Order: sequence, then structure tokens, then C-alpha cells
Amino acid sequence: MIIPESHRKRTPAFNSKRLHLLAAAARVFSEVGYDRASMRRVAAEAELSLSGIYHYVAGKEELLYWIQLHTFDSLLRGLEHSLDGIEDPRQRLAAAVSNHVRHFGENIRELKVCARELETLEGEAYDDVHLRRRAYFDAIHDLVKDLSPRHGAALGSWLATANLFGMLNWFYQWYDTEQSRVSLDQLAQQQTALFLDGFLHGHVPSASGEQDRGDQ
Amino acid sequence: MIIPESHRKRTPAFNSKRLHLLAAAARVFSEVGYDRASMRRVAAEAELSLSGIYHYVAGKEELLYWIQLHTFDSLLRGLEHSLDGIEDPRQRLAAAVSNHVRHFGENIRELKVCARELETLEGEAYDDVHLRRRAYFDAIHDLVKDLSPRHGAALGSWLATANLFGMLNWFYQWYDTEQSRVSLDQLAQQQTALFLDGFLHGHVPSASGEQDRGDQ
DNA sequence: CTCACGTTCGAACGTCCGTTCGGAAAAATG
DNA sequence: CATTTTTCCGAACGGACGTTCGAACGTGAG
Repeated sequence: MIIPESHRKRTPAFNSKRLHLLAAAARVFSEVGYDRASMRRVAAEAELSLSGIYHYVAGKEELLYWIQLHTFDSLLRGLEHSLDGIEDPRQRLAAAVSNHVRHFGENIRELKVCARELETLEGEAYDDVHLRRRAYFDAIHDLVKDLSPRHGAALGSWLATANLFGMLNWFYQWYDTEQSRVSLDQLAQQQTALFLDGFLHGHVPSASGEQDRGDQ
Repeated sequence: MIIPESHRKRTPAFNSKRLHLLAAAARVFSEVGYDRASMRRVAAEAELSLSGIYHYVAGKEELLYWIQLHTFDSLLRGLEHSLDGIEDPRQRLAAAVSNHVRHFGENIRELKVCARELETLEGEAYDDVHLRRRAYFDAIHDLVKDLSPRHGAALGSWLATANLFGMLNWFYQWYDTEQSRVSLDQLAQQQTALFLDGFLHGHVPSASGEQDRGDQ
């Protein structure tokens, strides 16, 4: 996991095939969880033989490692792009939430794996992913700090940010791609309004959305 | 898992010993996750032999089943008790949040197992736990609906409740019993204020608390 | 074509896991 | 006390898992 990225000769399709494998692994991991997911199942999903996997990655842990690394990188790059040119702190936070929700909607399997398996990796691999995770958290935390609420004894910005991540990351527990009646845009708007103004004062331009499934 | 609760003769200490076993299992499950937790490790933690476990439960799944059932029952009973005599919708929600946070603080291992292993059980066992989970969600949802925010096009109460659970349940990802600088009371107050009035308008009576650990 | 090397695979290995089983120890029962 | 039943355990079984290995296959370079 030291990412030596050994420079052996490789066929042109190598990288795209590895991405295909990672996507298949993300599907399996998100469906049954990392521990219950077997390499045999991943192989079947990737249309590869069991041993064929080990030509692209060194082992099961590395599958999770690359999935998480790519996802956090993508989240952070998307965030920076989303914030470009926006000055108003409120709108900047709204853009960040929108970016996060959009990523969740587009790559729900990878995000689910990231949210659920935060403590699975160990050693260098964990540290490596944790660095990205920390950078993303800090970036959002900075946005929250820039909001500077009027009251003197304000809510703790760190605690508020942690709770914001709770709102955003619990998403995968209840969001159902098929039967959801809220669009991702509406969802982002509602979550932004809820975080900034609360349930009592929050409002969104258009109609509200509801679902009908239960949750803890 | 049909809970036949066979009425064989049992020594007086049977129930307390089983609770001791469940607590040990909760410790192991919360530390390494249900799938990585081995019955051998649980046995060691419970100061029992491996095969001795099977005198108290039928298998590994039943350990998880009882932990989750007891926890949700305790949450729901605590909620009903907390709401007793309180009329104001705001204060009722505050009491609910306080109850949830207190349970988390006191039984963090069990709650962590509940939050993390929501989709692990299958069949009747899942349904049985899901019933309690659903009842708890509905109870909180009712409190949210009773808040009746002033604006016409309000935020969806279902979505808001789901996000509230996200705030509350993400807790275990970052709360560190040892080094936390926020008391559980302060935490509950801040989370209530954040949900009701948002980060911009929320305020709590006493000082705010901060931590210094990173998060996704 | 020939050769070298990236790619793929079937078969197998060693390990760890959940569970079972028969009997010993302990406790309850009379 | 004797007898029955609960409680506890060591040993082992069968299976699933991650990984390895050597050989076959495909492909591009000389």
C-alpha cells in the first residue's frame, strides 16, 4: 500500500480495466459490506476470474483503498470547482452541499462504501485516505466558520460541521434511487436550508418533497 | 429467531449471565464490527468458553438480534418517559434529542452496533428489529410534525426527521469518550438548537464546545 | 515467424470461522 | 445422601475465504 506503482510494461487498456474492476468491487462492497464481500463475488461482477483480480491489485484491501482514495479526491476536486467564483458565504455553503449531494447521487455505491467503511483500512492505507478525508472536512469546516452567525455565544463551528456531515452522510441509509420523490437538487436545497436556518425558519423556493419509508 | 423462548428449567443467574454475554458481544461488535468479530473473541470477552456461548444464544445472529432489540426498546421507553408532562413542541423535541444523546453516551457500544449494523440481520429477525426502529422513527417524526413552522412552503417534515437522525447517529463516528470537550448535555442543546433554528440563528444558554479531531 | 511478456485462468493451499457433540463439572431437586 | 438437570468446556468438523502458483493464451516487437 506504499503505492510504489511499479512501472512494469502494461497494455493500453490496463488502466480502464482496473477502473472497471474497482467499479465492480464498489458495487459488491456497497451491497453486502466489505467484510461479507468475497473476492469470488467481485471477480464475477467484474467478469474476471478470481486469480485475474490479483493482476490489477495486490489484494482485497487495495480495492477498498483505491475506491476510497478516488472518491475523496473526486469530492475535494468537485468542491473546489463548485466554489469557484462564488463569494457569498451562504451561497458557498449551498454550493458545497450541492456538490456533496450530487456526488452521492452519481456515485452512491462508492460514497456508501466510504461512509460505511471509514475504519476498515489500517496502517499506511488508512493514513493515506484519512489525509484526504481530513482535507475535505477542513474545507467544509472553513466554509462553516466563514458564515459567522450574528449571536455572540454561537454554536460551535466544529460541532455544527460534524452534524452537517451527519446529515449528508446518513443519506445512504434512507435514499432509494428508484422510489425517491425528492430530486437531488431539492434535497440539497432542503439540507442547506435546514443547516443554515433550521427547521423552524428554513424555507426553499419550490415545493417540498416527501418520502414514505421508515428510518431509525 | 422466532423467539420461542423455550421454557426449560434455568438457574436463577441465567438471565443476568446472558446480559453479561450480550454486553461483551456489544463491546466486540462495536470495536471491530459484526463481521470481523469472532465468536472466540466474544467468548474471551465474556469469560466463557467458545461452546459455552451456545448455551445462552442459538448463534451469532441472535447476539446481534438481542442487542438491537434491547437498545431500540430502551430508546423508545426512554423517549416516552422523557416526554411525560411536557407540552411545548420545542421542549418536547429538545427532550427527545436529549434522551437520544444520553442513551448514546451511556450505551455507546450498543448504539454504535445498532447504527452500523442496520442492514445485517435478515428475515424475521430483521423485521422484528425494524418494527421497533420504525416505531422510534415515527415517534420522533410526530414530534417534528408538531413543530409546525410558520412559513407556508415549509421544509418536508420527513426529510427533516431523516436529517435529524443523521445528525444524531453520525455521533459515534467522531465522539471520543475520553477527549471530548463537550458534555452530553451541551451536545444535546447544540444539536437541538441547530435543528430548530439552524447554524445562523441558533444559540445555547452556556458556552459552546469544540473538539479537535477530523472527520469525513 | 519467433520470441518475450503482459494477461488470464483453474486448481489448490493454509487459515479462520461458526457450529456441533459428548462428556465432565456443578447445581438443583428429592 | 442419590439423582436429575443445568451449566460449562475441549476437541473437532465442514465450509468459506484470501491468496498463491504454474501453466496456457493472446499480442506486439524485432
